[in-house]
Amino acid sequence: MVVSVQIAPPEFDPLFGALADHTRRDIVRRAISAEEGVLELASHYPMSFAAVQKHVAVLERAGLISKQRVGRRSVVRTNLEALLVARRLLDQYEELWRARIDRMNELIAETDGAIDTVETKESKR
Amino acid sequence: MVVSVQIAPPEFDPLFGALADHTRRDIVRRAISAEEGVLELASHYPMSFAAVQKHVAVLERAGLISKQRVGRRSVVRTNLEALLVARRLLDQYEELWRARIDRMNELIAETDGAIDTVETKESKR
DNA sequence: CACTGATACAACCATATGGTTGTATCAGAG
DNA sequence: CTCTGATACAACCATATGGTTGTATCAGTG
Repeated sequence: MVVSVQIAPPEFDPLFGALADHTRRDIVRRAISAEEGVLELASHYPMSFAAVQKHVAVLERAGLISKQRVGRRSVVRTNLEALLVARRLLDQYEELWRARIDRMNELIAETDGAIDTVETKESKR
Repeated sequence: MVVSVQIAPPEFDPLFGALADHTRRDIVRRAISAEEGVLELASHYPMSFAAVQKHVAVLERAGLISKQRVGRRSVVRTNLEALLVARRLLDQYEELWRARIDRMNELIAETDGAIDTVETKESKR
């Protein structure tokens, strides 16, 4: 049975787009274990506070992080679910790959014990 | 023991960047199971041949696909390894997440059966 | 060789992206 | 209320990106 997969709808664009920048990936990593405000986050990178703020906004739009007001700071924390969504897509690709290998093996097995495949082809002309 | 992970080096930028476009993701998907030339690929999308060609080039630079000359066509085929590289990074994030949960549970367990943590703190002043 | 299918690549354009600085808002501390 | 730490957001700039059209190369076919 084929696993007809729904792939590549545009919803994934912002998700992978957000992950396509090393600063943003590092923010995601930090926000997994730490509980830092935007200002604290910004201190780790060689760019302005506003730039980091924009990266955080991109990540937030992609659903990869969410901000929560804690006192005067807004704490950034990573959203596991979004990471899993991305991973699942890659898993599906891998699954497709395996399926293709399986199909190829089947073909080889068939052709292997049945030379009449060729005969059929030849009897056609 | 902490699993000090090396994350977010810039090498991943083109990889995720390539995946951040639905047309390109669809090309990757198609190139997993089919063996199409660039022209055949292009026929699936509502854009010029040259545009698809550029997408293919982006994917190639990211290592996600490779082209192989077959007769006059250049057949596009997906590179599983690159997909796995991307997936492994997401796996590491997930691992970090689990590690954090574990640490939190440990903390809770400690605080739970040991009120002397507070006592120590108070005996300090 | 001439022809043509398939690809490659350059030039160009509009918009998106990643960075900057400057100003405005918002929530606690005094 | 005032002051200030922390954040938000607008305006701007340079470069990257995704698309176009046009031209050049490259490999088989007749």
